[in-house]
Amino acid sequence: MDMTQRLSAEDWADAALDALGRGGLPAIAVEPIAARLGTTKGSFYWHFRNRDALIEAALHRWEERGTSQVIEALKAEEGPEAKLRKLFTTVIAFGLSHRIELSLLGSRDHPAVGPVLQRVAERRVTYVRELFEEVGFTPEEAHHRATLGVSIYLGHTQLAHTARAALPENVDALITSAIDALLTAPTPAPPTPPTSPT
Amino acid sequence: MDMTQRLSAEDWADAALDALGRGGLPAIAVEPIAARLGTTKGSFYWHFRNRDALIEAALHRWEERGTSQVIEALKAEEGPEAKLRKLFTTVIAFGLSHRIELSLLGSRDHPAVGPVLQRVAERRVTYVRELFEEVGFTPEEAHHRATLGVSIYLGHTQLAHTARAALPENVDALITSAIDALLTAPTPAPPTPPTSPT
DNA sequence: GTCCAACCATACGGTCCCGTATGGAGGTTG
DNA sequence: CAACCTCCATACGGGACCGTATGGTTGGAC
Repeated sequence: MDMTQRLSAEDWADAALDALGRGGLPAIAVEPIAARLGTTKGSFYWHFRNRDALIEAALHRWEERGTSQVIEALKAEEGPEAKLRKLFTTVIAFGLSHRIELSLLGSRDHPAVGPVLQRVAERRVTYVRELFEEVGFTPEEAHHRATLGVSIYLGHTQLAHTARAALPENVDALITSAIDALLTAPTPAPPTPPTSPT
Repeated sequence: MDMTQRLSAEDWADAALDALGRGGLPAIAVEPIAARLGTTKGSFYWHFRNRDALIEAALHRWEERGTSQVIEALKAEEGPEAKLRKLFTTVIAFGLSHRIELSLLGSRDHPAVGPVLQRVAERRVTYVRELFEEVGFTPEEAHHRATLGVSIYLGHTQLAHTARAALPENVDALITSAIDALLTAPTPAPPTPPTSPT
């Protein structure tokens, strides 16, 4: 590491985010992180009020990384369909962010964690839904397809982390074909009433 | 509760499973559960060797409930297609089991949790895959569709627990139409080449 | 009734973590 | 150089939980 003796609040937040990825919310503990940073609690309680403040700082950092930065990175793609394909093919390849997300699921009852997970989930569905609307689907159809798409993404991530052996070899092709189906195929038995054109 | 002063190991395992649903793995703690049962640690350490033994007992109970019992309950349905529909429509309606599963995801690094999650996930994919094969799909196609189906199920559950507001109103219809697509529609761009040179 | 085994209550020491109190070390400013 | 402000090390008390030790209670065998 660095021999810089003076630390900043951001250093502590980064270390907390790192610990979150390794051991979940309980791993955001002051004394272990202090030892890992090569310092003591004295440093921490100068920069932060208490442990909860560190938790919120780490969650805030994760929320930024998981939503805004991803959506920002997609602005380079042209057209909603290209964005959708790029989104699902790249986002599946992430690693650390997923570890943190799965860890947070176990602590969703924590008052600071639940709202973050809710905002992230809603932001994802909303964004994907808007893309499907831009493609040309009705709001209801777009909402349904977005829900399915996000569900596939979340479920696949969960499977990859718990039973990678149960996944087929060519997962990328599977995801691609699923996006194809979501983008092109008309719903066989659409739950929306048939009197709605377009 | 009951005024029966004498408890059994099963009582402790049930209480541990209950605690697991409320607070995740860290909630399987001897002293709090003892207080909840109206007894003391003296009772626990008579029936169990230590806390890890209690954790394994609770996980074993959950694994049984989540796999064998569900699959057993489906033997009443006739034909693979009916079983698939029944499976996905009923399994989505569960509640406590899902709470436990999401909590366990955050503790998948625990040596006793990871293998259980892996077995459960593999058993689910394998079973659904067999059903798709019975319907008439090739082993590869069945594997792909099973992976997608289980992913949709897992992802939907995750969304329902973190951002229920982001889900459309008629979720049942959405799930039904998704199963329809998985059962009937031929894959638009099948990832398996016809000549299979890999 | 006696006795023994199953079962439980209580007390204790140990570990890990939180948060506070307090006294520095080290650079900065006048 | 002296006062000062920033940042950190150390020490302390407290709480939660684990596991052990030990004695007490209860119910059935005989």
